Amino acid sequence: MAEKTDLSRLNCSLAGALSIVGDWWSLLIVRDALLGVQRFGEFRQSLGLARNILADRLRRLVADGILSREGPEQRPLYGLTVKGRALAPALLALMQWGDQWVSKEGPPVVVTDSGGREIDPFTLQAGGRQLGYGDLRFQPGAGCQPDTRTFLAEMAKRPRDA
Amino acid sequence: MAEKTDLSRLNCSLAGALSIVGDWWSLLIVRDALLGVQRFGEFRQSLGLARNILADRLRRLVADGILSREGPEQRPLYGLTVKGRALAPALLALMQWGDQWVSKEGPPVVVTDSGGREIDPFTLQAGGRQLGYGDLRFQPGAGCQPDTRTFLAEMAKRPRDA
DNA sequence: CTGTATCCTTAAAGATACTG
DNA sequence: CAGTATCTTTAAGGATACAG
Repeated sequence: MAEKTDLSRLNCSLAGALSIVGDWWSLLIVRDALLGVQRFGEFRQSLGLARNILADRLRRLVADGILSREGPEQRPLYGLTVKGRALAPALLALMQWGDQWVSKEGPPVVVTDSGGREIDPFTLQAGGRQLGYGDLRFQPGAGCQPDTRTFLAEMAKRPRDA
Repeated sequence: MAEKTDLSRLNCSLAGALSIVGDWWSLLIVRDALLGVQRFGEFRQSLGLARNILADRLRRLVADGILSREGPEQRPLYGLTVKGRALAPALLALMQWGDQWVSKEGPPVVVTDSGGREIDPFTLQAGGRQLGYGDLRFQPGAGCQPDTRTFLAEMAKRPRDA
């Protein structure tokens, strides 16, 4: 979207993820796919976006290995790949946040397991132990650039609240 | 971003969440805030975006109750509110996905607890029990519109794999 | 039904100069 | 330092007609 800055150059996995599914439609398409939507027309009806935009997004998602495109060339079925399904936690975490902090009249959709039990809210844990926000620490990883490294070191010095 | 369609009309908590933090920069700003970034100039240096854009995003995030703006009017400190911190799971889930499926040379940043233990990968659970992708079900919730309800019912009939 | 091709409008983002 | 004001560029998205 008027993307002058290439997010992928930001040395960050979040930016990497956003550069793939960070636009307005991609995650909603994945959500639909998770629901069971498979056809071009169904996505279109569900999301109400223009044909060319949907075509572009589907092409991109297939190219990025998030969707598969199978069946007759003229009437293909789209489905989530393993990589695409792996987006489920991020997607549902975002939904949970929306449920709790944005939706006014109760959640429009409740996500459950096959027995009807609601999906547990995602929480921060490490080694099985529950974490508070103030326990979070950011360390340089294997792919860390020098400037990011000094940046992290600088930030790590700051006192953390809560 | 050329947002012709108002996402908030899509009866979905995901769309609701995306209409607030679904643009290219907002989540990255929240990430920086999570890291400890507090000042206008620091955000600017870290993200490399234009002044006016940053000002706009900060204003929006404050208006949406995600960031607080405190301290001297001329040199304010920005910090995450409770609502803002609540984005951490979604944000980290997205980072984890990026780490696993996008980053090439190892994660640039590793998130740990104060003891240095890595944050556990987010997984689907219900009632404490681990779930597979195929166990997910979507049910109409309290705020569900009639058309969404029929749509969900239609999709629920489909066979689910994996 | 599933796209492609084309045109058009809008607005998001960048750059820069300026102000308190 | 933390913005605001203004200008320009560019691209994303919508609409529609058409094709396989």
